[in-house]
Amino acid sequence: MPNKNKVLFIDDDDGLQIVVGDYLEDNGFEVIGAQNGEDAKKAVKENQDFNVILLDLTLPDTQGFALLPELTASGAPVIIISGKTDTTEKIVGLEMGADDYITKPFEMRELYARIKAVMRRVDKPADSVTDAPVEKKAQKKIEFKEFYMDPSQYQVFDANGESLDFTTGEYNLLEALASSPNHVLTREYLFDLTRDGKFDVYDRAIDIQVARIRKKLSPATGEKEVIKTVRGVGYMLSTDEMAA
Amino acid sequence: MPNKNKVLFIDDDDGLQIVVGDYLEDNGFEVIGAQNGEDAKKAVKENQDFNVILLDLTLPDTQGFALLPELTASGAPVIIISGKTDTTEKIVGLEMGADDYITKPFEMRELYARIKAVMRRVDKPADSVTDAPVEKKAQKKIEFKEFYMDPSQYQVFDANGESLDFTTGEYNLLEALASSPNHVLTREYLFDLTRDGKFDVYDRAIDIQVARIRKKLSPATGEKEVIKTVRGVGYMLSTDEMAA
DNA sequence: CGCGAATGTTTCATTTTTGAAAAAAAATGT
DNA sequence: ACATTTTTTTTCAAAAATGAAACATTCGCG
Repeated sequence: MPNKNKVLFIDDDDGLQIVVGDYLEDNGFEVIGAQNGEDAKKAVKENQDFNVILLDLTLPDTQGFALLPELTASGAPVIIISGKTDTTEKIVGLEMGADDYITKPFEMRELYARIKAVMRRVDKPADSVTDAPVEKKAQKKIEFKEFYMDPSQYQVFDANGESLDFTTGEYNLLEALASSPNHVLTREYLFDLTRDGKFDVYDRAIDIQVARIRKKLSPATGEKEVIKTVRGVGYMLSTDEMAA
Repeated sequence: MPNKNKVLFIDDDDGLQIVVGDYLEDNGFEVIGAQNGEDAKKAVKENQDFNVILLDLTLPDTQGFALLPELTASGAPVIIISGKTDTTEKIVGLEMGADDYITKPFEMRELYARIKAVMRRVDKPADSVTDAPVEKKAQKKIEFKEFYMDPSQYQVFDANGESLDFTTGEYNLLEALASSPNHVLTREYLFDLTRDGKFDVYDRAIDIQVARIRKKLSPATGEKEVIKTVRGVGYMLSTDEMAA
């Protein structure tokens, strides 16, 4: 191996810069740090040959996302680091071309593993038979509880990977709910998200659809409703996790 | 009205550019068109005062979403135009800061209506009920004593993170009290804040609701009432902290 | 065009939430 | 301590919101 692998680490947190930087350097990487968008852009421009780019988008809200197009354009795989568990952010990130996604706080070992993984993926784009299992690019799957949803199939699966036979409409509604777990969403909001036309306050269509979804989920969840109703407001997909 | 309202229309389809452009101009807008991401960026940069930005996600160069951060940063509301009925896309778009979403094909009248709607919303941010495709912005959690209230869940939690099973009405009232801790609030004020209609001096509804709230808080607080009664005036949520 | 699946509507039952009334308790002033 | 006023408590019924079932309609596809 002639040269060390080069990592661009974009994060404005000094502490993390040091911790992550040291760790990666100890493990044979050359680490270039950037504390803000400008530095990051400059770095990619001057230095085209990064093997991996780590992008923390915790801070200036959507600012981090704006960098993504330029970063991916450099050809290097991008791993997003985020503070939120938010599913949407993950999807957006992957949708915009990031290669993987890791949530803070994370173990150094895990970060290392992911860096290795994306690099491996880039090295041999057309995977042939290898001894190492070939990881796929991170999926835009949505998960909650023991279920996961596959947008490409418009389908929901239980812990055993069994399809729950959702209709497209049911899928869409559940996805809307799952995209903001532990948030009460009004019927109107759900309506707007999942169908056209104007919402009428007395419209029970959402209720019915929720009932149908509950029925399909119930074999797996038993008594506890994953979708809680909040009287006078709307519905909420609950993961029973403590809010931070 | 001194100046026309300015619209930035980002779409690579020539046909649409003409149709939409003409229609909006006929209806009193000044329309600036952009056919790709670069032009769009340039337009917002040079021209900060758009009233609305229309973004078609199916662009040639940039991933449409990638533009979103920069567009919203300009302060103008963004309406996403998309060909797909895809719910995911809607969710992601709104979550990333777009203000509304419209699916192709659409009626000109509808587009017009939505433009009007988002402009209205920008003018008076307080307007919530009328038309609201956008989920309410993340509200801040309220804390007092060992409790915390999560507006997105309409729920109160104790120190252990256990839900106290508040009803929406109870939540609202407690929120009203908690938003002005150590201030006595009159029943009338609380009434106005938490429900519609006119307050009647002999109305004991607030009292009863307060009682219910106290009961739910009492397991955690014991004897000491968090909500203090101020005879002849109203109620006060006390944090026992010295006033500044 | 017709069939079946998917979804919306309507209606009625059930649950939850809330306010009213009455009575007890607490505070206030004399 | 007593009378008066205000607040609390309790019970209970009304109202509001939701769930469920049955039925109607729409949609997609062969």
